Amino acid sequence: MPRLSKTRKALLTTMMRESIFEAATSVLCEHGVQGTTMNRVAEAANLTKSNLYNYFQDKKELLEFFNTRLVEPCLHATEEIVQSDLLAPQKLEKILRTVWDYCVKHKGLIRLLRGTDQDSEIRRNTRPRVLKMLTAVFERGIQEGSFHPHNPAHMGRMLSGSLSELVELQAEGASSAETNDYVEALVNAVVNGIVIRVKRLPEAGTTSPSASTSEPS
Amino acid sequence: MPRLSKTRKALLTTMMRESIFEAATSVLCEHGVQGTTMNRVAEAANLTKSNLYNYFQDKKELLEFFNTRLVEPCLHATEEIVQSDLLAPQKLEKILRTVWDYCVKHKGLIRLLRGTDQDSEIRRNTRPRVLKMLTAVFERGIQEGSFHPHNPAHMGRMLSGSLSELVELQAEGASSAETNDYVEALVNAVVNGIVIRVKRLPEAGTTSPSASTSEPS
Amino acid sequence: MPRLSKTRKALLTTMMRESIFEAATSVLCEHGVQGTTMNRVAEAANLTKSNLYNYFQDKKELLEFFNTRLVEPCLHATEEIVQSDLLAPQKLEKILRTVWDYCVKHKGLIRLLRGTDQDSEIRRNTRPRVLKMLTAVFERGIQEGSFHPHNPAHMGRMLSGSLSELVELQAEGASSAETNDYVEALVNAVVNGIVIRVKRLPEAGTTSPSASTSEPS
Amino acid sequence: MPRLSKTRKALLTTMMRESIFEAATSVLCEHGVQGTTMNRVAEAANLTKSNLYNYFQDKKELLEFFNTRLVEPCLHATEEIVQSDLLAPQKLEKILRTVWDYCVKHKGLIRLLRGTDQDSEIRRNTRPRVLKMLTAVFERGIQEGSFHPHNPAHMGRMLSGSLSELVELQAEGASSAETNDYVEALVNAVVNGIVIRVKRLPEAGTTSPSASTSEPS
DNA sequence: TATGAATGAGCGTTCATTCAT
DNA sequence: GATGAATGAACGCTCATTCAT
Repeated sequence: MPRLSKTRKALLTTMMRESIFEAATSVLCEHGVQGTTMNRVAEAANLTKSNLYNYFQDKKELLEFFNTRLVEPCLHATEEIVQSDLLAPQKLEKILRTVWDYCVKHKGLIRLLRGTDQDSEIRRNTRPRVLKMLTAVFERGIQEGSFHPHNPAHMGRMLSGSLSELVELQAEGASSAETNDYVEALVNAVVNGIVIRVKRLPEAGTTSPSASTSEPS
Repeated sequence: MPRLSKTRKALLTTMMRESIFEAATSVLCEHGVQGTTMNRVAEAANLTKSNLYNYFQDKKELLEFFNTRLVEPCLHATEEIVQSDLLAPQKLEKILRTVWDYCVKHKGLIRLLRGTDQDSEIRRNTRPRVLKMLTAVFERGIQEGSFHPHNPAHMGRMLSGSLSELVELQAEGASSAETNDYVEALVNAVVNGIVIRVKRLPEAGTTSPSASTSEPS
Repeated sequence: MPRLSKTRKALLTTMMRESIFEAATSVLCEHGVQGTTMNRVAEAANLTKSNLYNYFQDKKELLEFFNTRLVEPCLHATEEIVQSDLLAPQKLEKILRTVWDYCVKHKGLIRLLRGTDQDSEIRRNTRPRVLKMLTAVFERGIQEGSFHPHNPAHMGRMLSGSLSELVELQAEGASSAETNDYVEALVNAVVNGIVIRVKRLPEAGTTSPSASTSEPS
Repeated sequence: MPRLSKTRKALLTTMMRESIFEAATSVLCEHGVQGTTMNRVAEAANLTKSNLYNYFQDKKELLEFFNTRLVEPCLHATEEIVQSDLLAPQKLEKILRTVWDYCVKHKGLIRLLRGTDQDSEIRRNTRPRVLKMLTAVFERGIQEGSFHPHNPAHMGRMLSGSLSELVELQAEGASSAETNDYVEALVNAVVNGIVIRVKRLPEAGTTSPSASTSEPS
């Protein structure tokens, strides 16, 4: 009787997909998106190619699984931050840290967001959402008066680019201390660098770059 | 016979490579890195595929030629700026504008720097040099007192990431006005945002939301 | 234990085969012969693919079952007509109508007789029997003096070909009125011929087929 | 200098296509349309599969070549007959003989017109044209008064079916004498009918087809 | 130097069939 | 008898690369 086995089957299938997903991730890390062939994935998962197709209908579906497992949750978390009622600079900081967390947890995410060739579904879907969110944050920030009134879409891009580098950094095998440090720096640059500092002294024009500068520490 | 033709031969070979390079560039622009097959290049260059192999040993070499023809000069120009005796912030600005100029001139460059799969020679060679240069600039800037004393390698990365977005922006077909605008914004962010503004008012402590965070211990 | 269940088992098996057959028929109708994969049949029969193999050793056997269930009875009925003591022309008419009835009743039969690749068992078995029967009818008809004394095997072929077109016609979705009309026309053609013979002289009995006929109009 | 070689190349290419075509034909005859895979064709032509693709862009093109080489000329010749000013019965006879000639010359034509799975381009294009032509002939014949006034489309179908059998006959390896005999019989059947009509009364001109005919012998 | 022909490895995908339980 | 997982061979097709001339 297929009574209980029905759920069991579903479970096993799920586990297989998971396991394939992991294999695929490792392939992804080793060979990049281009090099992620069904052949290699099957081999990495210790399956025949044909058997692989019992768990993922086609390559598209396999890649989409990366989306739902890696990209989507990260995007989702980020979107929630965007819609929270924090002030823009704080949002930015939180976003940076969140993304960073995700990248630490899922190395695959990195390779995925990087190399992905420009016409892939995943990139086509992800990028605009990221840019949109960041743009929204910057818009809000400018309204709040927290940010210099630059083109918010462009600011979004910049940040997005800097974020990619975080991803890259980690892909290169940086320690988590190092990546953490990067995030700190980025946060600082954003918060101290972009946020409008009030009441700049008129005579500040004279600044000798070296002397009076930063009071960190 | 092969007497004086030796130099002539060298010349002709060079010209052929040049011509092939141009053809390849156009293929690259039209079909992206993935779509740049030897077949298409040969066809675009009005050569037989096999003859193509008389001028470039393999695809790898052909792609590396992009490096020497597109990437290298741009890097070179940038390196000169780095070694000039400008102040760091000005160097940054100049670098940004120079890179932007190159991208405007050579659309192929863009497609190349994007799509290129992450393990390609070209990327492997270019990136470290870019990062190294930017890092140098930031190091110098910190020494000068122009920049917050963050990890300069990280600052380099951030900027590099933002630069990539410039490339992406243009690849998406943005007008030169738009890309120019992006560069402006980036320069502004760098110069006004990252450069330390002096003499912040003591009472500024009370200020903006970010206030408390902004004096990193 | 396997005492009396032996017959029961046989019964169940039979029923299963029946049920699978129906499923297969529907698959056949929907997807054509090419599209009739074991997968689809199993799914349509609400069986696992592997279980399917408990009832039919392989695809070949499954297809042969179509023979015994669809083709065979039709052939059988036809053979009975052939052996009846009707006059040949009437036999022909009756055969045509009988076949037509079968095609109307079992759409699957049609798909089967068409698409079936020419080397399939089913075709290899059916065709000769059909031809044989028709040939017999024509032979008899000639003996009776009902038919022109042509090569009866060839006449059989002609009729068989025309019959195939009936099948095709129905496969194209013709209404039963239309197919009926076709049968009528075919019967008429067989019985009356196609070319109108004008006022043949009573002594026309002598006609060498070629000579006198060729002056129509 | 690619001067003369240009034409030579074209020539060689043409010859290769021809040779492949022959190989494909033999595959077609041996394995049927379904079994005509690129693999087999390549093997039969003593080529690598990849090389095969230098001469035919894809399978579609290869199959279309069958059309242009086998089907089209035959159809063309037939169409010319249809449009000639012969009387309908003579047209029919001529068509039959022409098709027969083609089948004798090109065995491949046969297998092609037979097995071809019902959704293939070639069948989709060919059948309607054949039916249309035959229908036209019958229509004309009825107008002329040469033919009994049956539905001409149906008559076309019948003849088409009978023709297919000619094709089949030859496919089974019949001698040309035998096939010739078939054609004779078919022509005769068409022209004289099958059933012998006895001593039709002179006033039988009024015959409603059904009535008077039914007294054979 | 230049050509056209050829090749081999690999791609994503399908499907009949088998095997352990 | 029934299941789910697995397999191997084949499919149509692409591409970088080589070879004889």
